[in-house]
Formats: sequence, C-alpha cells, structure tokens
Amino acid sequence: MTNNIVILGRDNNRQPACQSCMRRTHCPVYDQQASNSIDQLGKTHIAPRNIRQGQHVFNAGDEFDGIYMVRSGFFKSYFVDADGEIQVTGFHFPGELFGIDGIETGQYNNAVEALDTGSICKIPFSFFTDPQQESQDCRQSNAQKTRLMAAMVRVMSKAIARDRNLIFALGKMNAKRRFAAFLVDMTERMAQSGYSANEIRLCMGRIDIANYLCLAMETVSRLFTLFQSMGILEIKRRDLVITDMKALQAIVDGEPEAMMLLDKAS
Amino acid sequence: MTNNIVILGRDNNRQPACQSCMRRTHCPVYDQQASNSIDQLGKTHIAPRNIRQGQHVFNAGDEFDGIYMVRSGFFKSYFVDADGEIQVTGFHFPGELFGIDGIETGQYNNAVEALDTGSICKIPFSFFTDPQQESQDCRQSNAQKTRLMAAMVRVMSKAIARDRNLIFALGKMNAKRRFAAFLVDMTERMAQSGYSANEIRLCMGRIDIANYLCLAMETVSRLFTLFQSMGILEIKRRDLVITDMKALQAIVDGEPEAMMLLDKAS
DNA sequence: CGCGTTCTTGACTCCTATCAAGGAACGTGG
DNA sequence: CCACGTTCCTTGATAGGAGTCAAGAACGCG
Repeated sequence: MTNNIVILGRDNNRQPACQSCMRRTHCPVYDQQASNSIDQLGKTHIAPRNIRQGQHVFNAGDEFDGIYMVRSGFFKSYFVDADGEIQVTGFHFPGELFGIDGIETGQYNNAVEALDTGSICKIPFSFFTDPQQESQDCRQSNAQKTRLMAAMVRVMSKAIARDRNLIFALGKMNAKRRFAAFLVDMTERMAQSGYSANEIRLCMGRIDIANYLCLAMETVSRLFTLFQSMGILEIKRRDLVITDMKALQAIVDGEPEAMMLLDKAS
Repeated sequence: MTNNIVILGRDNNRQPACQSCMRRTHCPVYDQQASNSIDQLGKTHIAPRNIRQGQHVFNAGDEFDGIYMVRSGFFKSYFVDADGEIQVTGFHFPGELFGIDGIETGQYNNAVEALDTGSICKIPFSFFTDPQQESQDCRQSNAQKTRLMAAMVRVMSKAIARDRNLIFALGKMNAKRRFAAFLVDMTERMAQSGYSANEIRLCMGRIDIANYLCLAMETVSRLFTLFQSMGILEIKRRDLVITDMKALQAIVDGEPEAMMLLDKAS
C-alpha cells in the first residue's frame, strides 16, 4: 500500500510528464528557456505520485530527500509537539511547493498528509546538490545549479514571509481578524491555483482550521455563523461563497468601522 | 550622522579584520579550509561598522544588499504594520546573522536597530550572486558559490525553524510558558555568544519583550515578579539571575506539576 | 534635586476556551 | 429505502486568562 508510485505517460510512451504538466509554470525544475535539458530531467527523474486521502507524503523525522510540488489535490502539514498534540502548520494547494523545511537538519520537521486524493512530484535533493550528473560541462552545470539554488532560496523566502504573516496574525490579531485573514488567504491561493476565488470548497474540516489558527473549533464555527449573519459569506458545511469580499478585507485590515460592525453583531 | 562607517584595522595596516574576528567561526564567509581566498575577501569586502544605541542598521523597505553578522552588541528587528504599530520580530546576539529576509522581494522587510553600542559586518549580496569576480576559474567559482549558497540556505533554514518555534509559542502556549521559553532562549543564546548563561543583563526593555512575545508590558512585569516569588529567578530592572533553571525548563515543557505550582502561586 | 522614563502593582473588563448538549450529514448494512 | 452509528458541525452557558486603565514607585540623567 505504501508503494503507490505511478509514472504517468510511461506506458504509452508519450512526451515526458513535465511537458504536459498543468503546473509546469510554477515548477522550479521546469525551465521554459532551456527545454532540452528539461526533457532530460523530465524523463530521468520527475515522476508524479498519486496519493489518497489520509495518506502521508512523508512523516516528521523522515530523511530529507527533496522538495515536493502539488500537481492536484490539497495537503496539510503538521507536526506533533512534545505533549503529543497536533499543530497544523500549513495547507498546500495545486502548484505550490512544500517540504523545504528540514533541509538543514537533514530530516523533515513536519508530516504532510493528503486532504483528498491528489498527485505530487518529488524534486530529488540530488538536483540541488549535484546537478553535474545531468551535464558534465562545468559552465552549464554551474548555471543549472544556480538556477535551482535560486529556486530553493525563493521557496524558503516565501515560507519565511508566510510564517511572518502567521506570527503577526497569531500575536496581534483577535479571532475575528485572524479568521478573516485566513479566508482571504484561502481565496487568493485558490484563485492562483485556477479555481474561483469567490466560490470555493474548503478542503479541510473545522478542526484543522481551528488548529491552524490556534483557536477552538467552536470559535471557528461561531465565526462562520457570525460572518454569515452579517452577509459577508454563505457557508454550508464546507461549501463557501464569499459575498462581500470588501467587508472581509476591511476586517483583515482592522478598519475601525468594520470592527465596530463586528462587535455590534456579536 | 548616518555615515558612521569605520573600517577597523585599515589605518595601521594590520591583517584583515576577518582573520582576527572573534566571531569568524560563525561567519559564512570565513572558511577555515581555504584561508587564502578568505584573505582576499577580508581585504576587499568585509569591513566592520560601528553602530550606536538607537541607530538603525537598515530600515524596512531599504534595498536588500547583503546579510549582516553581529560582531558585538545587541540588536532588534521589527517592522511597522499597516496600523502603524511596531512588531518586534527578533533579537540578534553577537555571532548571529540577520537580514536574510527580503532577499526575494529585493528589500528588507524589517528594520534593525542597535539596543546598545555595537559593531556589525555586512556580507554584500554580490558575494552570493557573482563570486566569479573573486576568481575567474569556473571550478573554483562554482565551489565558492555553492558554499555561500549553502550558507545562505542554512541561515534561512534556521530562520524558519526559529519562526516555527515562535508560532508554536504564540499559538499554543499561555503567557507563563511563553515567557519561560523566552528566558530559556535568551540564556542559551547568551551562552552561545560567550556570556554566562545564568547571570545576564537583558539588553532590551519590558516593552520590547512584551511586544516580541505579543503580551502586554504589564503582564511581562507581573511574570518577572511571579517567577521571582517562586525562587526561579532574581530580577532587578534588567539584571537577571536564573536560580532554578530546571524549574524554568519544566515550565517550558509544560510539565503538569510545574504548571500547578504556577497556578497556585498566582 | 527635579524631571522623564521605565517598571510595578491593583482593579476591572472582555475575549476566547472549555464544558456540555443537541443537530445535521454521511456511510454502512440490513 | 430506512435505521443506525459515527463523524462533523452548531449552539449555549460558564469560567479564566490576559488586556486595559490608572496610579504609584524606582531609577537614571541633566
């Protein structure tokens, strides 16, 4: 059951998976400028892997051996603290990368679990450390290594920026604002992944949302109800429609009028 | 007043600053294996700069042009949010690096301010992007670039790990535990910087501590008093002596007995 | 010494967690 | 198709932790 790797497009000998990948524009390996080296990469290394709901891409403590890209489906990262409690550290949408943490320690710090059926690509660590094996020419190797390293720095930089936002949210925002910020983040990233921004199906349950935002599940539920009563959104189980994005953004920005309205509605 | 750059050791023509730097073992530029290339670096680029209390190393929004190492003194990072409120994002001790954030956006996201008089080294961004200018040989250039990139990845990785800890602290710890974790972190890093671990002089005021931990200043003050009444520490203004490190660690770990004692003492 | 800054302490309020119960959706098996 | 159990979600009542407001104390500096 653990070995469910499927190499798409191999049986019928089509072009390598990378060429036809919907997410190639976001991929640090795929380079539009130099498509022939990519062919080689695509053929030799990048094989999508299908994952079913609840299955783990990797567990915390597993040896670090590359970063991953989401081709389809939704994933969550979490770790288990000393007390044995789960802490959700992020959600991953199609086109996004994960698994960069732990490059320093040599093992992943988080577990990553599929929220529904999806598929992912692994970019092996060897791509970053010894791209020489792909090309013996020093100059070309150098360029490629630099490009991949730059990609990695970009991923880490984004991770840092995202973490900083979360720190700010956890520390300085109250529950309402934090929740609003979460919704805006979700809609923006859904839109970036090619979905509708206003009408989305949340891929995670209330418990995961609450855990991620460091709130009680009941609080999250109440906030959905409150926002709905204010005409900001419509929620039915996991189906979400944002009806007043402007108001939502005003809450995120902490605009006094918006907060007043919120307090009155409570 | 802004141009207070001092190039140490230039007037009397001694060996380059890097060679005699107390913090060279922590420096990503200084490489024990290849000292001759370092000589070159030290002579051409790395010049310590003195900073007085309250002065800024850089401001948020300044163009990113390198990362910094603390040679002496203490610094704090902070940014100003949309509401105009300050958020302290970290403290920097001798031997530590800062300024890595914003490499992606091309400008620093945080301002960094000296908490007392100190000195810093800037490692110019060009070191990371074009080390060719240091050596024309492709192979050597490649090796050097890889080393520096690896160093940068290491710094970013550490920043991510530190941020994750803070996220966990903000989200899942109550004020007492968070405060205890802060004290442990401070003592550990002071020890790493070569100071005593038990007896330290806090380089920042209550307001900065409170802001960093996302607590009210009054709460921080009360916690000092509480911990002192329990015999865990002695505090007099900014002079701190940890008298029971074991108990402090027990609070950080959230051990039930320790928390019980805390609640009773409140 | 007087003044401003920094820190401490007290009283009170409010936000959010917790505890508890009920309701709605979903899968499964009869 | 319905009964059933399970999971997920909602809603209400209560309590506690940390923030806020306010006043006073200690320290440093001119």
